[in-house]
Amino acid sequence: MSTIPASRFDPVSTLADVARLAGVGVGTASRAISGNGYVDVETRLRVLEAAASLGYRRNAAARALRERRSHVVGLMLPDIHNEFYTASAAVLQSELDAAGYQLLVASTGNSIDGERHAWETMLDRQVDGVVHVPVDPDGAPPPGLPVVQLNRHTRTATATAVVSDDVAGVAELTRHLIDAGHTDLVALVGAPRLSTSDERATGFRRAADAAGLVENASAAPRYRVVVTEFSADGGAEAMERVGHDLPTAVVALSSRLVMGVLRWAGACGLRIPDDLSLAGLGDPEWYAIWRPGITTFAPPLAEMGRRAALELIATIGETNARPTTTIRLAGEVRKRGSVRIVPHDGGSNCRT
Amino acid sequence: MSTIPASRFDPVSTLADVARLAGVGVGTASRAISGNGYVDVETRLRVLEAAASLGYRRNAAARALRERRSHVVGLMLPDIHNEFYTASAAVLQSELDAAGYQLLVASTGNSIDGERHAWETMLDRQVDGVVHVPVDPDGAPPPGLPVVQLNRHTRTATATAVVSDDVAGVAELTRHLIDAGHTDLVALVGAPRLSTSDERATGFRRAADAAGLVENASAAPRYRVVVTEFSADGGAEAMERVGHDLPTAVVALSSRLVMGVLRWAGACGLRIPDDLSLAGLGDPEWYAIWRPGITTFAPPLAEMGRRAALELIATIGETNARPTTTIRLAGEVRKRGSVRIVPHDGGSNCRT
DNA sequence: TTGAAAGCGATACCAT
DNA sequence: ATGGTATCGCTTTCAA
Repeated sequence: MSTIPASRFDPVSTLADVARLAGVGVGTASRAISGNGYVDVETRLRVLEAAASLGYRRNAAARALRERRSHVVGLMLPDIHNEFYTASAAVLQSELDAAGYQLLVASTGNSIDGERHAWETMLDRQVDGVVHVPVDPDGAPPPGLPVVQLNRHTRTATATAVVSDDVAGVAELTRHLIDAGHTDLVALVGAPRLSTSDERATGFRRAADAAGLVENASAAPRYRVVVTEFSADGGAEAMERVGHDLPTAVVALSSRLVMGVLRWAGACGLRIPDDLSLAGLGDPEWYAIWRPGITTFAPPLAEMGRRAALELIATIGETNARPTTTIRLAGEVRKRGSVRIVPHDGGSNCRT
Repeated sequence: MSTIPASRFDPVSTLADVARLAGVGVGTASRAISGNGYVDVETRLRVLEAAASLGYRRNAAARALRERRSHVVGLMLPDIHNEFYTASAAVLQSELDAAGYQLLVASTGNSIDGERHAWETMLDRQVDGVVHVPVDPDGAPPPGLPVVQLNRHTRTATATAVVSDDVAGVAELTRHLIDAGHTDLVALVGAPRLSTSDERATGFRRAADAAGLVENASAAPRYRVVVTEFSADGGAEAMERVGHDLPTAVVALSSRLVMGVLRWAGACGLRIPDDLSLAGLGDPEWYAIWRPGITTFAPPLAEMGRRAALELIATIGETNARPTTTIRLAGEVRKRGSVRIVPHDGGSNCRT
């Protein structure tokens, strides 16, 4: 019956303790601490003082139970150990933190089962909302739960999505290659059902078509799109396949694929950019360190994280559903040394 | 007064609803669902069925309030966007998930203030325990809260820590250099107050001393330890400083420092390993892709995450404090091409 | 402005 | 084995 906590699980003190010490009712103490409702300035001060002296801390569970909101939002991503997502997650976390939300992280492991499991977790925890990097292109979030999709979006517009404008970005990147004189291109893309892969391929095709390159022609001017597994191995294997009939430049539409190309090129003794030009996607730190630096389209990952957080907070705030939109943020093409400038002479259309 | 939830925050149904539908008391329903206490098999089935048909989901807040434990554990790390930590975090998360815990992530931003703020967050949420990558070498976790330190440990042993055996690992790495014939070494280390930096430097010194190299001598056999900022810039700047009096091999004791060395070497036109050998720490994916591959000591990050999770779960389970220990896990030296084998002839002790 | 009291939803104790 | 009930700590009417 002492005031010493029976175990480490017990709260140091409760609102009732604070109220008692301050000589007020719990209602008043609650208002003083939460700042909701009228409290005499002097009374508030007494309460705050009492709270401080007791080391009082509001019990989140009790609050959540009563308020019917947890002040926790979930983040569902395919893989915590992937700098592409964590680049957004870092900003997202700080933005959410500033708004008084905590971040519950669950990984979906890039599988539909994993995704289902993660949804269960989120629902079980009664999170107030979820930022979701979708795995299943046809999946839909549980109805009624505020959700913002990040990075990828599902086929049906079931939630607001914050994505990079990959179509424009990759098109610009591709144009850069073409402007540099390349007329024989190969693009490497990952799993075709994901919105990101689709859009990246679309951006590439659009720019290549516009420049008059012909898909799958047997000689320049031409372009090819090679679909492969979304990994370094996939990238290397894809280059293996086109190896007998090399383009002058390849666009690897993910950093993993860039790795694969690099590994393959290294193994073959091909030099970049002398023997083959390379452009990538994303911008992990090593792109800039690599000799030559990797020219790339970098999605605005940090900004995307920020927007996703703000969008989710707004959605949670609204009582009724808000219209689902797709927010496309522009990225940046970063030109480095991996793309060779082709001297403007050779080819069939010299006219000296 | 309908059964439609008044808002999306309202639970679809409560235990009372389930109990009513199944024609039992709430107590029985609770026991049937939680699996604690006696329930007739047939009754349990009825309850489960009712729960399923109502889409019942236990309310986490109510449960936490009553049980006095949240089933949530915190993860505090300096920077979410750092593959060194997330490599552990991914495993940690899945291990925790399997044990029925959710992960609340907070970043400390590598500052003491940020760390304080993160502790507040954890305490406010009444997490059951915390996995903590410490920033302040002299900090102490809040008393009474189960904490496992990951990766680094604070000066005073206030909590169990799961770390990599960097002393042994870096010593082995250094021996590898020496065995390859290098007798003029430079080690680059980061902020000296962190346990990791200390231990890495110690491992280096130990191996160098044992091989008879002399610290700060003006010619081989010698070694130097350069302390610098824990970043690519720091690494490059450090090499700038030693540039006029190059060693034959440098050991960069973090992947950021490796980047710095690589960038500097590239800018100087120095070739690795012909002009300078390089060994690193950690093993980001690009180490293996780089030409030549980066020889390195790789801490067992995944295993560390696993152990930290298990250790924390065990600590939470114990009613009374368990002894704080430091668990050192062995990593692995991965030999690749960045270290040159020095031909065994030059030097003073040739004896034909 | 303030205090009293009614829940929020689940668990666990105590009879039955 | 089961049902009722007190309880966790807080927010929020409702009167005063």
